[in-house]
Parts: sequence; C-alpha cells; structure tokens
Amino acid sequence: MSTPERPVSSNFIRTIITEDLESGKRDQVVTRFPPEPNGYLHIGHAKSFSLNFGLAEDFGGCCHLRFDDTNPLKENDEFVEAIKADVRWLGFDWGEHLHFASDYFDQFYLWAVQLIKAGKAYVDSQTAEQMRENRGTLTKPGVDSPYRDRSREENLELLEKMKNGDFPDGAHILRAKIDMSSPNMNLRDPAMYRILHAHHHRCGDQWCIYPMYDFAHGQGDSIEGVTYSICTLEFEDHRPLYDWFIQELGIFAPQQIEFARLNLSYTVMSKRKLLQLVNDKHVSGWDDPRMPTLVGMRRRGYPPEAIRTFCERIGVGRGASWIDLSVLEECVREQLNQTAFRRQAVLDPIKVTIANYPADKVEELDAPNHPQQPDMGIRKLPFSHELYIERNDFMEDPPKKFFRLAPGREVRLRNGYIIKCEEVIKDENGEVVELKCSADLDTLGKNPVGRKVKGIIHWVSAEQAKEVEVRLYDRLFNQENPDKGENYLEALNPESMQTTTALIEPELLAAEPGTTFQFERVGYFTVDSEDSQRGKPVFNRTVTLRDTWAKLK
RNA sequence: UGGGGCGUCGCCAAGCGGUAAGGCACCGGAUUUUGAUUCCGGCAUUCGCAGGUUCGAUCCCUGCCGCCCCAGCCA
Repeated sequence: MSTPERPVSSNFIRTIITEDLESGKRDQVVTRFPPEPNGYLHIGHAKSFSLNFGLAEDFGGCCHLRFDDTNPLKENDEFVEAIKADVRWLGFDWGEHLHFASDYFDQFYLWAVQLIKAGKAYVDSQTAEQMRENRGTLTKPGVDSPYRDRSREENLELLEKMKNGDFPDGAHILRAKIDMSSPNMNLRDPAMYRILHAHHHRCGDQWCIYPMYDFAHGQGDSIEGVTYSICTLEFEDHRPLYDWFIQELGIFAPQQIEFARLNLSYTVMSKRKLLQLVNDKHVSGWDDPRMPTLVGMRRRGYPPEAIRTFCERIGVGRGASWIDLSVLEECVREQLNQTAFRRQAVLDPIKVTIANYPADKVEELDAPNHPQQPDMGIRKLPFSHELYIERNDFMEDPPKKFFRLAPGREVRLRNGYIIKCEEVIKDENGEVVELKCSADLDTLGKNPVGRKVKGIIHWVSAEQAKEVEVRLYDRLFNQENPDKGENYLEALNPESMQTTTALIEPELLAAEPGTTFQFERVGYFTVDSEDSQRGKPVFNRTVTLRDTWAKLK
C-alpha cells in the first residue's frame, strides 16, 4: 500500500485509542468500514474509511470491510463490487477481512431466540401504524403493546413461524423488551426482526425474516472482535441500545466512538438524493464527473492521493462542519501539479498570423512535459505562420495591468517566440477575427536584450491543431447548501456542464483514457474513460488552475 | 417545553488548570518562458455569553444563548 505522507495530526479518536493502549484497556486495534451495498460510495464515505483504515494502519491493527446487508430490498452485488473497487482505488486493503452481516444471520437468529428465552424480546402483532402511535412522541412516553406479555413459548413459536414463512410481510415483528417510556426513542422496544419475503443478494430465498440494522450492526462488530466501532454522530443515541444487546447476550463489547460526518458545500451527500439524481437523469449516472461519488471523481480525474490528502486535511471532530468545495479542489491541484504532463490547448480561439514567418515553414519546437521536472521529458510542438490563441488573451483596449496581447504590445508565446500585435482585423460587426503579428525570431529559448516581455500566452499551430470535445464542469449546485431551500433540485446548477470544442496540440490526440494533462494556463483535463474513442479523446475539465488575474478583475 | 451532542481566527482543527499548535483561505514580498508552481514573511492579549472556584481557567462549577441529531417493520 502506498503511504502518502501523513502529518499525523492529533484527533480525539486517536487520543482515546492511545490512552486505551497505554492503560492496557485494549491490546490491539481492530476497526471496520461497514457500508450497506445499496449505492455507490461518495466522498463522505471516503472520510469514514480513510479514518478507519488509517487508524488500523497507524496502530498496527487491521480494518475489516463488512457489508451490512440486512435489507435485501435495496441491496445488490453491483454495489458490493463497486464499493470494493472504490476502497481499493483509494489504496486500502482489508486483507482476509471481507465480511457480510449476512454471514452472521444464523447466529443473529440464535441470539434472538436467546433473548426471547430470557424474557427480553417478544413478538408484536400490532400494525406498523399502531406501533407508531404507541411509541409516543419526543415529549410523551409510549404505551406498552398489548402483545408485550406473551409467553416465551408463544413468542418462540411465533418467531419460528415467521422464519418459516408462515406469515405475510408485516404481520408480526420481533421486538426487544426494554422500556416504552424511555426518553431515548431507540430504547422504546425497538424492532429486531421483520418479515420480508425478499430475495437476498447472497442468501437467496433462504430467509423470510431479516434482522434490523440495530440488531445486526453491534453484534457483527462483536463477532469480528472489532475494538473500535467508529461511526457518525447520528448513531450516538443508538449506542445504549447496542450496549444493551451486547450486555444481555453476554458477548464481546466493542467500543463505539462517533464523529461528525462530512458536509461539502455545493453538493449533496445523501444516498437517497444521489440515487434520485441518477434515476431522474439530472446526471448521466453514478459516475457522472459532477457527482460527489468516488466513481464520479475518478472519471472527473481526481487522483486518489488527492482524496486521501483531503480526508487527512479536514480532520475529524464532533461538531457539524461544512467544508468548502475549494479545499477538495486545492488538494486535487496539489497532486496534479506534480504529476500531470503539460500541454497546450485553446478553448476559445482567435486567429493570429505571423507576417514575417514563411507561410510554408513548419518548425518542431521542443517543449518540456513539466518545467520543474526535466526527467519527465519533452515533446515536439509544431509552430507555423498561422496560429490560434485564446480570445481572452487579447484586449483591444487593455487596462495597464493587463500583460497579454494588445495592439502594439509584445507577448511571449509559451515555448516559442515573442510576438507583437501589429494589426487588428475585424468583421462587419466589429468582431475581432484575426490579429496580424510579427515575431522576434531571435527570442526562441532566450530573452531579448534591452526590453522585458512580461506576458506569456499559450497557442496552437492552426494547421496541425486537432479539434476535440471538451466538457467544462462546474459545481453541480449553485447553492452552498442545496438542502437549505424547499427542494434541493431547485439548486441544481444549469451550467454545471458545458460542452465545447478545443484546439489541441497534435500530440494529445493519442492520449489514453484516464490520463490527466495540464493545459497550461487553463486547467487540468482528463481523458474521459467512457466516451473517448481511439484517436478521438474527449476531455473532462478536472479542475481549473488558480487564477489570481481573474480575482483582480 | 423529553433525551443525546456541539460552540477555539473566514473554513477545518489541536489543546484536557500554567498563560492560544497546525492546515486551508487571506495579505505582503522574492523567483518564474504557465498572472500556475515554489519560496520567504504576516495573520486569535483571545477560546458563544454571564457569573463563580483558583495564585492562575479555553480547560472545573452554575446559569443563559445558539446550532445539530432522535418519534422507519431504512441504514
């Protein structure tokens, strides 16, 4: 496994574990990442499993990957495989420890029987509505079910029949007998098993009853010897219930520690909403480059190292926090800056002709693949008398601080000569269509004497340039918190993807899907892995370059 | 107005009774054939508010205020 530098910053979980190890309360660290295979993983999950795998790594323990597959109605193997691939993509390894809650269904059933025998569980035959009414409210205690005092024998028989499929869905339910007046709603006789005549992705039609997450999660951790069950804050209220099951069953007790889940600005993180975005075709799929899913980010071109850096950088706490999307983008730039080959591409072209350069001449200029890393080599860049430059690199009447091309001004062509704008040609509408320039042919690889040329712009040679499709991605939502309004769909950014045609240097035509380049002065672009064809790449804008000029304006 | 949590710089986040780490952002300045990168420097007399305990409190106590989570046969 690659070990990205980890400026081991302290956090409260690390502190707890360190103390436990020192005091002898624990002698090893076993964590786990327990996703439900009902959707694709997103950046919030990455925070969670980076934490879990990272902790195991730091303390010389291990981290399990366990699928909590207790609801067959929503789960399937496609998600299982995708989740495994995502965790691996980020560079984590669960070794031998690939588990499923469904591996433990027999044991869970035995434990349910055990609790009935101990008078700690009963079969309720109220309808779901009745149960809801009798549960009370936040301020009113609940009312005991009329079935609460059934005999153990009757409970046992009913559960057996539930298991055998003798009842339709919803006819009965197994509940823990705790306290209907508990101020903690989770302790008001929570459901343990429900009847579900459903096909399970791993068990097939073996079961007609399935354990609730609350009756499976804690015991799954216990069976696996998980020492630290790290989960998000919303499960804090469930901890007394998990502890109750563990205690009544007399089994190994993991320690649950909760942390705040990740909130990222300009995006949504709930699986339900991501699923809706996919189903309602607001995006092209789970791997749409605008999605906060790991498959989406991979396709967008975000390197796994950047995501790990991000997870490390944002830290872990117990207060609800909002991380700005720009923090993630900065991690992406940081990584890509070191690894991406530099290329030239023009997204919004304007023609430039070099009057003093022979019309029939084509020069192959040497251009470094990475100016700071010579060992990354060079490539050839064709130069001729007719070029394209970026439209916004020219201004007819520029402010003093604009050091790009303007009438009478000089500018350096990146990796090429210094040129001077001699004449501006417009069409009948006054639109600039071409710039006539002259080149100082003694400036290739050196600066002219006696004058300084500050501006540098990128370009492509007109005849050799190739046209490719480029997708300019932007944030999916234009509200910082899309959930703040009535309906998060209203916050969708209509301009989150804009397709355009770019002119690229010819070398780029052979780019392999999944590779990322820096289009100098523009941004990082990754060859789309779905829609590119051999010799016909489609580029996704991964992230723009920082642009202090844009801020100045 | 039941219960469980949380409030330290613009955003994260250390700190656990001895006098405010770090990262990101931001602002200067240097280098630069990417207005990118890199580099150097700056950036909380103050820890939600008000009292109290103490020689000393962000850390302990009390009371306020604000925010988040819980009433699925979802996870």
